Amino acid sequence: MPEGHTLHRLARDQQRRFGSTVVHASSPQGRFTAGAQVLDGRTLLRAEAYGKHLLHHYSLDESIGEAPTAEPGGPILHVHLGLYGKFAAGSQPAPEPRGALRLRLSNDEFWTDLRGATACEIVTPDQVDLLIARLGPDPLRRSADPARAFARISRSRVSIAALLMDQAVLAGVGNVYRAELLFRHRLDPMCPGKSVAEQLWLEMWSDLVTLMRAGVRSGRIVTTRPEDRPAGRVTRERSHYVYRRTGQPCRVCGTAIRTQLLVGRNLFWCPSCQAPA
DNA sequence: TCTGCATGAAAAA
DNA sequence: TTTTCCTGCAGAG
Repeated sequence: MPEGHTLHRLARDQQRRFGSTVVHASSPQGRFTAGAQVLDGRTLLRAEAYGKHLLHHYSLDESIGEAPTAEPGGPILHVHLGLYGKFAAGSQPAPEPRGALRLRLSNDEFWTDLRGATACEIVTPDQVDLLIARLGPDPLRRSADPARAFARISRSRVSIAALLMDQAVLAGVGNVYRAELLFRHRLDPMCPGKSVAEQLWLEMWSDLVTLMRAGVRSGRIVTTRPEDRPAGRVTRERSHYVYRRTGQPCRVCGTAIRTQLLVGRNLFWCPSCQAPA
């Protein structure tokens, strides 16, 4: 599920497998041929994630006359998975390319395939700056400032449920973390941002940092506390309080979980635990 | 095996 | 507001 934790996990894995190595790039599908040609033969200097965006910083290629500058100004690959995008990965030898394979990256040891992404493009450092400037703080980045998000939230009449999904307010949170975070703090999804107290917001942020870091480690979103879920294996269903549990009893109070379309996305909540103030 | 739904965001209309 | 990207999963049968 590509919420922020997925992208940070991918960045970490790709850094491990391809960082500081010369990378071969191709676009068997043909939709990214020109971009792949730009990257082919360069060294991956750094892979990082910002919210749901993945960035690869590549080396300058002096063999074609690119001169080192004060800035580390090699080409940058920008990927946004969107709803369907997916990376597959493995050790060499790589499988025969099949289907709509937008981008394949490989080195002597590993390969990784990108399909279905919303964005897969070469960008400049200036474009990266613009991208980051339009994103709110990302709980998975150390330098992130929760006050920057609160400045937006505390001024807004928009519902907290909508604000949490707005990448300009907060980067990396998607529909699952949104629903689960609201439940964990017993917050009415429809309450306006300006009614959220600063102390509560800071607690929510801190919780998000913990939950999302665990998500990076495990590769999945688990928000239920052990005491609130049935014993045994933590299946996907058991890992959430409200997400995709419409009509089922709340794990805390037993009330039927409700769902409603909000800004084009399904919102899940417990009308009792998260009753309006 | 088939069908519907799903994590997101940008472009098109 | 609708369409696009076009994958993978779960549940039904």
